[in-house]
Amino acid sequence: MKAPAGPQNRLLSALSPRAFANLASELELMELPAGHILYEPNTEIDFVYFPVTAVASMIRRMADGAVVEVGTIGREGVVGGSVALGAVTTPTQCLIQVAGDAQRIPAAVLRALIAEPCDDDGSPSLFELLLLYAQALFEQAAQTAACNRLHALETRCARWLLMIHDRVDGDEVRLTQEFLSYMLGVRRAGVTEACGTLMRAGLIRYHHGRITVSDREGLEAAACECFKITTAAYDDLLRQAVGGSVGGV
Amino acid sequence: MKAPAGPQNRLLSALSPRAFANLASELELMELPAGHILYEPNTEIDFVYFPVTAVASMIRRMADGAVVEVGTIGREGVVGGSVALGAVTTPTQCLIQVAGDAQRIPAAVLRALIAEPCDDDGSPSLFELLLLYAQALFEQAAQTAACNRLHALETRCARWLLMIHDRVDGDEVRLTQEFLSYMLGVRRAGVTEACGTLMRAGLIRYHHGRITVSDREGLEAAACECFKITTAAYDDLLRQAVGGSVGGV
DNA sequence: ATGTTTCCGTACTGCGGCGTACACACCAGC
DNA sequence: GCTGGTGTGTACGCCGCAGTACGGAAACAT
Repeated sequence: MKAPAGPQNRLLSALSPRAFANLASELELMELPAGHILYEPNTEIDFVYFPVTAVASMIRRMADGAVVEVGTIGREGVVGGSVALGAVTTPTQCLIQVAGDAQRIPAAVLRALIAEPCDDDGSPSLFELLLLYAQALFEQAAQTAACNRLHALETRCARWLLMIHDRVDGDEVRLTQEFLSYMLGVRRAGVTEACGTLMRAGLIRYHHGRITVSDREGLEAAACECFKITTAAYDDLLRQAVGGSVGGV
Repeated sequence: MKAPAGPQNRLLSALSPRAFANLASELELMELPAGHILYEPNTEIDFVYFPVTAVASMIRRMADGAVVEVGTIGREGVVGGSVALGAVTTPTQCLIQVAGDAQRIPAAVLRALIAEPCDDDGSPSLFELLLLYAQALFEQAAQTAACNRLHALETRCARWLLMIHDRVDGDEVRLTQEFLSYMLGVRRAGVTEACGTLMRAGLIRYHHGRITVSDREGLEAAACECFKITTAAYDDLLRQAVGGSVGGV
């Protein structure tokens, strides 16, 4: 038995074929539209999502309505994996920022699956992967905390575009500057200025809700160190589990 | 058998007497001086610390040397608990911000202990507690990310003082404004202004490296919502595990 | 007592991002 | 075609904090 061909969530790909087969019948492939809300803050986590082509955001909404993203999750991770830690709710709101596919599983089913003893065959168990990714998400949030305090808008903007670029196929992504301004927690006008600079430098192009990365290396140079740090932290963690076979972001 | 009298780490207190006894012989009580570095970034986590009267900080150090705190850990938590998630290193530096006692255990010993099957007697296992606290730390980092982006220095300063106040005995704590400025990721002069306002409002007093909370309620009113959110998130998580017997922060 | 170090108050310029506002450009629908 | 909605460019005053600098006061050492 073999994992299905084509694009796949990277955590699921890291499972042994048997562990994946054990899970597969419970997974439901969903198409998720942009803006779709996966969890409202402080409500029960009912489903756990393994993005494939979709990209999700974890955001914090303040009392005054202001919003900031605290984590980005694509096919390298899992949304709602904190159920593996024993959480049933979270103050963090999750929504889809780039439309696409994801595989989902009821939280209760997942809880039962990870409680089962696993037949160790060298591949990491689902539970182990969920725990490692929880740590990766912490590192991402921690880096974002520092980045939000210390780095300028333009470099954060570049970092964010790179994070999305790593999680989608191709160089173009549907994304308005206004949406970006919510994620970064700044004014829309501020994003226009920052993106304008990046565009004049030839690093990106955009056109009515579509942003294209045209110079990936240049964009990496324009981004703050936080991009590389979180990417490296993820790679380091997952390498421990699978001996490097996951790779990339 | 009974947990030792007097002050104790709250996670350890939440263990069943038997589980604690199983652990106790491996715990070493340490006195940790202010400024002591527990882990350098990206080096192996050799010991795991359960603070009792000490308070630790998780900080990020940027390439240019700038520093920000991303998490505060006192007797309600554990430093290095990410070993339970399978991490062996972390880009986060940890240091002691308020001198005091902590119980420590070699990481390898802890790893072995949590791998053992636990005799379930209603109390949460050590492993369960470590996972839940990992989630609490994530929530703290996520809230800090949002707070750093959206809230003014004075309210963040008040929040930080409250977090410390919850983790120490008494109302006075040894703390210079310069140290506070590192934690908040701002200028020292900025902290002087913010603290000056809080002092003139009668909420705190300070005197050469000693800050005293003189109006706890007033300080809560002056702090941003983030304080209550992280406190509530911790309480919610731990309540799941122990039915509310942990309480407080 | 005296010097030294640590810690705190304050002042000044400069800039990044805020809040707001308005106009233009592209797109979809009728 | 025209119209309305959505997305983008730009401008202006304002403010919080950066960067820096210097003086003074409390604590400590000798």
